[in-house]
Amino acid sequence: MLRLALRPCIISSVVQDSIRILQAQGYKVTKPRRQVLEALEGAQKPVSPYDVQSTLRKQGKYLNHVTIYRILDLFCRLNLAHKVLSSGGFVKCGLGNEAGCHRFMVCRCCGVLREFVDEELCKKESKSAVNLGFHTEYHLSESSGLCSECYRKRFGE
Amino acid sequence: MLRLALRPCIISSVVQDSIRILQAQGYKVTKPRRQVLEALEGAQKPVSPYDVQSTLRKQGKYLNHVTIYRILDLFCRLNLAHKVLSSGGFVKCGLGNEAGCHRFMVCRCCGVLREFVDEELCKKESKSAVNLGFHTEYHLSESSGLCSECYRKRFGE
DNA sequence: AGGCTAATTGCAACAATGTTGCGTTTAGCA
DNA sequence: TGCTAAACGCAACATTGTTGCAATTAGCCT
Ligand SMILES: [Mn+2]
Ligand SMILES: [Mn+2]
Ligand SMILES: [Zn+2]
Ligand SMILES: [Zn+2]
Repeated sequence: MLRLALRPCIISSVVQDSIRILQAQGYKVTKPRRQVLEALEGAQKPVSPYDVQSTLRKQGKYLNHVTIYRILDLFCRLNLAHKVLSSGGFVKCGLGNEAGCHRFMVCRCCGVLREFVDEELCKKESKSAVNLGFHTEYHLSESSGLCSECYRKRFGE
Repeated sequence: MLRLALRPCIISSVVQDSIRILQAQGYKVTKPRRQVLEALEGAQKPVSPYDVQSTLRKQGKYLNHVTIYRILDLFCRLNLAHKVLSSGGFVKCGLGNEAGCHRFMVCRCCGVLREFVDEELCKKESKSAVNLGFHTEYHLSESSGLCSECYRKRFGE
């Protein structure tokens, strides 16, 4: 029923919601999975797998790091968690706009990355943040998809 | 003259441009730095420090990995290169919109991260990409700056 | 051109992060 | 209350990133 690829991520999900989704998808609800869910729920900022481990350890709960990696992988596949960033590499600057606004497109097929400029987008993005009480100093945006070439290869002209 | 914090990144910079900037800022133009610049110039996708190392090794050029880390750090400080992503951690999903559009604000001071939704922004972003021949399937956007609380602490009401 | 010196690099040792294969445990179910 | 596939723990390993210090070198000054 719930088609994974199209489902938006969980709205301010509490642990219980996530557990229901695990079950709905036929995954077991294990103690380690509950514990990682709680650690994520409790965190105010992004946490690495080892962060999760030490958080839990402080509560007297011992999970092997391999287990945490596997659980976080699963949660990401189920849209219960995000990895906050995508690629990890360096890239030369492309066409420059304002310092502090960097906007990329990455082709998921061939991997080419292109930086582009959109002043209007930049302003809208900041304004949108202001409405939420956030003072923006820096944008980083990645769109992933297909470059024109890879798109052509798949779907023709 | 050239104030670093305000300078936009290099426009389709060739190695020579970057070298001029190194000199202008009083940094030495060394063989390793030239080589890393050339490796970045030559790459079609983001590259890790170790990627740079092996690329160079294939050309019979041997740089210690520590050197490469330090050079890439410098280049980023000088806006000669980007790290393509920011934090590296996991975060729970916040308010969900379309699957495939994730938009965050991160406070550079306290680290809180908040996901938010902006349909209009999402459409504009895709349209902007289409104009460049790119078919977008997924957005990831991070704005960094100050959350309302940290902003107040610094600049009052 | 040759020497001086602060900046930069190389090296060694280490720390942190991430992966794989396989034996053991356990959640969910009959 | 057992059965079994799924999930976990462990060991061993691979990759990535960091630190302190000795050796080298780019840029400058004779
Ligand atoms: Mn840029
Ligand atoms: Mn999301
Ligand atoms: Zn492509
Ligand atoms: Zn803050």
